[in-house]
Amino acid sequence: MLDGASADTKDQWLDILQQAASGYLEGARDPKQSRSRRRQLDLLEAATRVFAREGIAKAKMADIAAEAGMSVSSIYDYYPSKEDLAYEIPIRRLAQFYAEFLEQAPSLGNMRDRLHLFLSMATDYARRNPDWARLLYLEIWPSVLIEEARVRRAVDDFGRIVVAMVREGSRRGEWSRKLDPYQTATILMGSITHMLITWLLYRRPENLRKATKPMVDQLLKLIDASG
Amino acid sequence: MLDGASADTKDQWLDILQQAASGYLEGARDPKQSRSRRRQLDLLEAATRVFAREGIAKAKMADIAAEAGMSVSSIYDYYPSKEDLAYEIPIRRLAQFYAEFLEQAPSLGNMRDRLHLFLSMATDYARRNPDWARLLYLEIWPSVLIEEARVRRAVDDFGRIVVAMVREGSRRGEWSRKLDPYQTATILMGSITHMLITWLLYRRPENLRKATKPMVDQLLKLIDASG
DNA sequence: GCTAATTCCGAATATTATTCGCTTTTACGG
DNA sequence: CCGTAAAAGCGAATAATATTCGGAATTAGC
Repeated sequence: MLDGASADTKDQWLDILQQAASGYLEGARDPKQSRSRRRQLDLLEAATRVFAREGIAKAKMADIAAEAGMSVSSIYDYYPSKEDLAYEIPIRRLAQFYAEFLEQAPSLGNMRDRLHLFLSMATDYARRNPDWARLLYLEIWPSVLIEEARVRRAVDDFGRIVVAMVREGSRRGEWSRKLDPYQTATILMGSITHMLITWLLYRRPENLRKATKPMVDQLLKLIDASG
Repeated sequence: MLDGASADTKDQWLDILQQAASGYLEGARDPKQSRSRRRQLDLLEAATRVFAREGIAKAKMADIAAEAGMSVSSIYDYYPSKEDLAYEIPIRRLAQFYAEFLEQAPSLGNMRDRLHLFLSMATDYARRNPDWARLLYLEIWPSVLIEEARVRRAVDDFGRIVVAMVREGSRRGEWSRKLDPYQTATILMGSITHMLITWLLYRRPENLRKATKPMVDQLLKLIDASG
């Protein structure tokens, strides 16, 4: 029975991760014509740039349409509103990010390394896709407004994954069981996202890639020292 | 000369703090009639509630006007735009928060306690003013859009104060000089703001007041262990 | 109590997101 | 290839709201 209880939570992090990596397909329009498929991608890329530059509220549909090379009313053939268009962007990319992590995570031997990888990958993904990152971290992540279930879930999955990994590490005895997983996850995620926000707004630290490792190392000291 | 160099930075945190605590007055309209003064406060309170409820983008001037008991066009006699109205709220309150901290900080004996107090006060201030906190932490803090110098400065002062306090602690030998003050400040601020965001969105942790102390304690361990 | 300054507001105006009806393009079975 | 139904595209209305403007009401100070 004791074993049963712990089997319930065993590798729960993997379940959550797998679900997160595959969760973006529902509910989106799926064009039948190949021309249309390409246009939808063009639209999403144009929208990402405009939203990153102007912010969602100030971005004009006319600008997005011009940048995507289509008419304004055509945008509405793809997405029912400006907001839905904005939300689709992080939903797709987050799923892609989770999928990339899912590919690499199992090959690592312990939860500590997995956490390290997850946090490093998150910053690297933002560094490589700064427009997308501006949209996600500066506009969507914290926003109250977003009731839209799909975005909310895609964003929350980030937290769920970290909490589950911290828990799993405790379960495996990699660090103390006394560690509060929520508090720890809050510190890990908060620190990383704050670093990203600072970088996105001010390009500090100048070299994000270089600054990430010492940051993550210092963060994981908190866990290691939890005995 | 060596003394001179260190005198330059001595108690810099206090300079920054004092400036932050008094910085909100410039640029705001200052009504001549007492009726108008009261109305302006009513307006700000009504706006805080509406913005917290709907978000800045979706909030309607008509709703704010109704809730403040004035006409829509009167709002424009106080602030030139919806955004300026929104920004005034965090500017005022942040200055008030800095002023409260300035009152209590000098009586403490060392930088560690001051940091502890600062972080605790920040969460407590948010807990006591949740509408204001929603506006600040969920809408304004991370937003790119905000070029407006006064908001930007009021928000950035938060970071400047933490960095300066970490530095001062190193200078006084309370912790290692090897500690990167920016990285440390990022962890401290990121963790606290992330905890606040989670609380504002989901009311987790349920008891924010209770959860703050262990959180801050764990964060300050990072500093203490930096030898 | 008078008056100039201040404050207030209803009615235009302007800006944009969104909808609608029709045209053009594509996929696909003969 | 061709014909045709489905899909995709677009310009011109429509609607929702922020913002402006000019004159009416209120206030402070003498």
